[in-house]
Amino acid sequence: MRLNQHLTRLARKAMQEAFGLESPEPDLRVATDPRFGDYQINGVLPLAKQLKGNPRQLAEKLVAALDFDGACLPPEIAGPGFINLRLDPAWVGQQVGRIAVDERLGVEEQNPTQSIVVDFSSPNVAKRMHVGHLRSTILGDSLVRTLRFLGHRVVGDNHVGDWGTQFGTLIWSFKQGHDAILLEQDPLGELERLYKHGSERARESAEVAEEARQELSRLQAGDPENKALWERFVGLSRRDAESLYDRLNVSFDSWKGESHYNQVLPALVERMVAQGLAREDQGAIAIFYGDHPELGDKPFLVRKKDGAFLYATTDLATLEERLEHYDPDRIIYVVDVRQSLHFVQLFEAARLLGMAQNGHPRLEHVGFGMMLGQDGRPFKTREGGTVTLAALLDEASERVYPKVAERYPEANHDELHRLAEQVGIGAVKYADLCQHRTTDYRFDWEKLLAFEGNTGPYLQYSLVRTRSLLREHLVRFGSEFEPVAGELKLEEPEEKALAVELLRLGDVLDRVAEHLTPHLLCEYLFGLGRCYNVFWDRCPILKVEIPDSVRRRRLTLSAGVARAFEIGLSLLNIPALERM
RNA sequence: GCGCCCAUAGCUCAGGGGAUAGAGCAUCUGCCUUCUAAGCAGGUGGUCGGAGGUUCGAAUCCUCCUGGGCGCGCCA
Repeated sequence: MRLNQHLTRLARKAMQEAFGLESPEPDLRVATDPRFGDYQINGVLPLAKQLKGNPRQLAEKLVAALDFDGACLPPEIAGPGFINLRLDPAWVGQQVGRIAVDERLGVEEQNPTQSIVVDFSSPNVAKRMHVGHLRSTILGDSLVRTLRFLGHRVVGDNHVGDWGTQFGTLIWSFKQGHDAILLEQDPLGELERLYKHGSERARESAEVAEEARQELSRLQAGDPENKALWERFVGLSRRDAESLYDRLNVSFDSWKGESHYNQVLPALVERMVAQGLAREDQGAIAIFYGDHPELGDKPFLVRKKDGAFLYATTDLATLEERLEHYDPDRIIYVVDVRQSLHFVQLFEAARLLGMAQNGHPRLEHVGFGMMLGQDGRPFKTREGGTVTLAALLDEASERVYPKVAERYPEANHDELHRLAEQVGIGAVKYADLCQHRTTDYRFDWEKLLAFEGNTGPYLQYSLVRTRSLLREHLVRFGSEFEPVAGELKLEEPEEKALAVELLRLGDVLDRVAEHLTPHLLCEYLFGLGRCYNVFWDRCPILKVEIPDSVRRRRLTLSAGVARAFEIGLSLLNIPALERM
């Protein structure tokens, strides 16, 4: 079910008939005010000039041609030429009865399906994951899940930063002396310490800097000792990252780091030079964009004067391989918005190279803003250091523990610990996802861990309450409730309003997939929760005096709400709990 | 210097050229002998940074200004 899409199609047909237009835009959307009905058609107004008509008369003409096949009550014309649509409760009851207990809440897979690559998370080797990786990981994971739910063939690729000049420094430092025990106990801590030590020394001494460069060239030349060290660093880093991914319940279909593309880089650059696309300048090789309005003065460096390659080169090689392996319709890069320029350059280079022409595949940079502390400055520890992801999740869990302990006193310590972890991580994820991705977001423990308001815990609780209601039926009536199989005879306005909300999920997910903005799903789920609370307040369910048929209807609606939350939370990858 | 992004209620933020700009939090008033009050109903609170322009219609599009953030060839 795609309610908006369905109504739009019918409205467009009527516009074609009424106005003789080929492909008119009904601009049908959810009504701005409940007094205007459920949906409104705004598309008549812009046509007034084009058709040289009075918008209200045009609206009348359209209304005469509209046929929603029973979905809507007779449309009304309002204001300068809006057409207000009220869904027929009987039709809504029929539709919601069909989808309420459906596994997918009636959201069909897209047809045709697409092949999509999502490039996200991308931690660096020898560095602990920190809050800077959080948004890419959470956003990317949610996008993968949403696109996959819609039926697309999605490859989530972790493009790990496992190659680059820093390894010369790290190897040099390692050889100077390392703490074998620490490397065992806290590998990433020791690697970070070694790197820091090495880069400090290299800054002080040109000799050291030169030695580090030599270690790097030995690594690049395939020196067995350095290669073994590099592999060890990569392995340790991967294990560390995996433990965080386990905690976040995030996984990847592919895990190809930058090093994977090393071998093809020289030939790629040579080819670009031969094609006249790249040329030498001041010793380096760069792609120049001629008189491109935005990039004319911004060359894209693909080889340094010392012969080393850059991430521009790797990204082009990566793109080429993805085209070959996946024949993608979309490639989505979930990377900090500060790298916008890089992606404009990359996508333009891809176009010039013939890798992406006429917008196929769609190359999309899903940029996101920074995580700020309450003071509005970049999020740091009290001492001004980087906050590691592990520490952030630990703190979330610790802060939540007393809250769940207070609310769920029957649970033992282990259960509470598990719950605190799931609520804490869900809260951190939700805080990140519920805001438009391009805006910087202000991290505030009090706000994001609150059990009231637009938060993760609130949504988790909404599902818990719905599930507990369905369980409670068994306790009170001695049997599982039987969902209504066919049409629901919706009587109360709150029942209809809730049912209409349930029919909207498919439209919302389509928009999330189109714009790559999970906050729309968050907004929807929060709105559904509020809608359900109103329903809950006005429409008693388990009370003995409620007739059986009414109870079954309301429980069926509740089951639909539970399903919507289950689907929504799973797409946001926020734990769905049985009780809390 | 050039470029990109941002400025909406006390705070944090939504807002697809369309009707009287919304939500959460905060604050104030009602509502728990009734399925979990983690809630519901309502009130207070706005020159949508400023000035022009386009349009039947602008928070939204264009220009300029102010204030803030970020980026701009050998890191990623």
